[in-house]
Amino acid sequence: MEERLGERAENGAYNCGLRELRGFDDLPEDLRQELRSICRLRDFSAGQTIAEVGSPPPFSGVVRSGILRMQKSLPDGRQHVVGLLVEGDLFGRVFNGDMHFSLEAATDAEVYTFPRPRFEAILQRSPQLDRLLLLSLLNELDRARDWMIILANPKVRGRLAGFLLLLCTRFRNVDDMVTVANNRLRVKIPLSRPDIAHLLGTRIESVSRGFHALADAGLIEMLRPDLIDLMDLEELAEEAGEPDIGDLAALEMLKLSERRMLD
Amino acid sequence: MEERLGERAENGAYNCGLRELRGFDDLPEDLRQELRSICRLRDFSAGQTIAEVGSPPPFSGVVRSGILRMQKSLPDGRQHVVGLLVEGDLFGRVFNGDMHFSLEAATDAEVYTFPRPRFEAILQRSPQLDRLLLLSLLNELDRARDWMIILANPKVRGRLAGFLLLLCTRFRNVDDMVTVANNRLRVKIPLSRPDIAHLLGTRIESVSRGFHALADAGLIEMLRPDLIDLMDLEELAEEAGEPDIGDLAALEMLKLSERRMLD
DNA sequence: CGGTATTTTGAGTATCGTCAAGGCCAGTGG
DNA sequence: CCACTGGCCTTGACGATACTCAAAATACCG
Repeated sequence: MEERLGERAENGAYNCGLRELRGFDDLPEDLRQELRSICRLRDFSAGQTIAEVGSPPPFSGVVRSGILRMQKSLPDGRQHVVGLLVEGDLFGRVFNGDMHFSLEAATDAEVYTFPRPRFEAILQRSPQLDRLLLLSLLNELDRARDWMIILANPKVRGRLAGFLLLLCTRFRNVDDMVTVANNRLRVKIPLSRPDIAHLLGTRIESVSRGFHALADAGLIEMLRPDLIDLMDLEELAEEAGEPDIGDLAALEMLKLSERRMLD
Repeated sequence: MEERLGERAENGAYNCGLRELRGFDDLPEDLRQELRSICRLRDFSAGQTIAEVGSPPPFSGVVRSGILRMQKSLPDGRQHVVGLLVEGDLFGRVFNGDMHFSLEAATDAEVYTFPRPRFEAILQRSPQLDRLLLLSLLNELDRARDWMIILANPKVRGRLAGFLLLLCTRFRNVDDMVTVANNRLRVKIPLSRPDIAHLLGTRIESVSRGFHALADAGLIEMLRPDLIDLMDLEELAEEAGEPDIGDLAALEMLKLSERRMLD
């Protein structure tokens, strides 16, 4: 029996097809059923705020499509991006926490939401869900540390290179973020220049100059400000001081496999 | 019946007093008993390696005293600090993960260790322990994001200011790291200059200059290279672009409460 | 087509990285 | 007790890089 995903139900909410989400398909059927019963699929349009700092968020959630920005608002009113959430990512502090960060849609996005009390109730008695959450957190922690490594690069060009490589490795199979065209990796950057600048601890002008410097050096090619072809992964990794050689190999594989498909 | 903590047992291992550890005292007695039975207290001296990258660590653990450095080794052989573990912190990737980072003792340290297979077996059937781990991860994730914010500060002085404030707020009640003397906060920095430099994405010379610049501006006072008095929290927070005003207030409270105690 | 927001470029200044030298401290051995 | 040594931190000078402010170019939208 095929379930229909994301279809609007009579009450104005959506039915949820959790099966498609990474990890959730390992959960036992009765648990999925229960989650589905409290789940709502909500649409957010780019720029819309999903959860605010301080106020404990009314729901936990899973991203179905699109990209979400986690950000901290600084006293001067600016926003500081501290992470991205993509398809399959869990969010929403469970238990005794307020959000430390606000959540905004970077692109149009669909999000499965679960009312927090009910979600936590299920969590209380479901080790499997708990485990899923735990693995998700482990994953996010690794990503946060990867960001740290990148941010600690003293030169802006190096941070940009690391940023691009991170986008490719961590968000490889997300939406249309990374594609392959005639043996090149093409990245669609889901952040504006100010966001990139804040994230990498620099200014928009330096971001611009840095990208163009990488382009002049032949490491990348800028089709649009937010659409970049990666021409030389080796050199980029070098520039980034990238410690993780394994991921690089994975990217090469990706290119090759795609090329064979096009042949 | 008082249990004796950290006492060497006949077999050369240590008995473990898990009760004293944050979080563990909420676990049911039988679980604590079981954990105690597989636990070993191990001593590490400053600089000693506790776990290597790649090789899945043979144990999970909890820090009892001292400070541990999480670090990633870069291809050029240098080490890059990505986090600190202090009293009560859990570590050791459970389930399907190799360590992505190596672990070293920054100071002499005592660590409760649990053989991984047995620890995971307990975890499998203990929602409470699972929950504890989950909360610990949530906590670490927040810390990692705080590091990100600090690292994203464009100026070295700002990063140093944020670094000092972070040490005070997150590691407040750890060992002798933060003390209060005649209405000043005094921080003992558990990292060498090279470590600080790597962590903050700069060089040792800039760290030195940055600290001294802060000192000249009257925001701090350097008693020793690794022992610093914080003279003006407001200004430091300003310099750091610190978004978290709440923590600052908490620090002021700490100062005041201590002063009242001295009166 | 005009108007706005975003991105890029340019010029000048501050900051930082780099290399080299000097100072401080602890431990060693005379 | 003192000179010597080595490790770490600091200081200085200089070139590279990045930040700031301002203006121009480009993309975006009605």
